[in-house]
Amino acid sequence: MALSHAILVCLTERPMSGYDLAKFFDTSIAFFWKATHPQIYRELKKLGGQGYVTSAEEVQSGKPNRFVYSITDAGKQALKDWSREPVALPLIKDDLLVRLQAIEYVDKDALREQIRARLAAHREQLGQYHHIRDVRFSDGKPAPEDLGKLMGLELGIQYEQGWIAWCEGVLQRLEGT
Amino acid sequence: MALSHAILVCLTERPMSGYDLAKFFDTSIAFFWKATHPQIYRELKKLGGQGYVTSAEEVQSGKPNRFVYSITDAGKQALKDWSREPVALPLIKDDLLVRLQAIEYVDKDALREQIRARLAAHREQLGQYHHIRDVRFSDGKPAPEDLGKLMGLELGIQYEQGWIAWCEGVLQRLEGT
DNA sequence: AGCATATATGTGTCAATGCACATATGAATT
DNA sequence: AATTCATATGTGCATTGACACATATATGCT
Repeated sequence: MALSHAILVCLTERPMSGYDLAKFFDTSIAFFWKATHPQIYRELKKLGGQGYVTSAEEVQSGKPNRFVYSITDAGKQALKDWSREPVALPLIKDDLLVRLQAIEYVDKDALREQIRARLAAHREQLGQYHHIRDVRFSDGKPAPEDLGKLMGLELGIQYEQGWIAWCEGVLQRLEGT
Repeated sequence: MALSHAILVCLTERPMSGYDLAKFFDTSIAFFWKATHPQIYRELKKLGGQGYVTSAEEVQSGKPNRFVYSITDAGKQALKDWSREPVALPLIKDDLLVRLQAIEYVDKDALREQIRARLAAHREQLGQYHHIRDVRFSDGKPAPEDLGKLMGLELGIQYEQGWIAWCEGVLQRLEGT
């Protein structure tokens, strides 16, 4: 169970509603985890039951009321306990690479198109990372609490650059085959 | 549903039993997908029901009999159909990166230790990839049916090298914090 | 004699995930 | 006037995945 911890991590940044969290998971720092809103709402209730978060109803006019969740001291302790558990190696799990293994059995035109689309997606993602880095970490020395976020961002940048280079090479070698 | 396709891809290489497939998924080319043996056995039965694989019982003395599965023409067609479907962007989904986001709330000694362990794991994996490349693709020009496997391998090598460099940089910056 | 290991195939179960659907409101667009 | 969009929260269901447990046999180790 790691979604619960990912949510707790998000809530260390600031209190958020389920709706906020869903957007946060969609766009922001959480490139390395994803969740749909039903998952998040369910998980928030579970976390509330465990005492790791508290919720406060925020009355709004015009829009439906929000339930804003904050991490509790018990939640922070749970994060620290979790942080001592060993982490698993993430695996790649990519349809594209599976298809490449059976290159003689797939539709090569479709494959080339998929790689081109993938390349575009990685370039787009890289652009987003660069943008975040520029607006958030433009000055040389990040605050200590931001260091981890910067390093995560740097991993993302390197990761996308690696994929981009690989896609370009693959496309060249697939030309005319 | 992609495990079924990953299995079909494996069976294009050679007919295999469930046991073989489980080992294949554990060690060999399938770095980018994983499956446990109960999953594989169940999936094989489903694939048999769909007519995508056929099984032949192989009588063995001493050991239990094996059921060796082969991909059928219908299975090859299913692979081709699947290869035309768009692929999703894989996401990273890494506990370690989640923890980095909340660096002020985690146990830093544990984190450093986890990164060191991760670094060792990536080096180990890189060694395996290099080994496979050397024994299987030592001569310059791979056969057309192996080109995809080589490119997958190259992605794996680049991927591991990227992680290794990142881990080393992170460990340096985390020293003394 | 007992135990671990490798081969080989399964069942049963629960957690995690994903996706469609459901509901409510106000603002902006067509 | 009708539709779409953004805000906001949920339920229900099917699939996927992970993991413990179950069974059977032969070999090799202690």
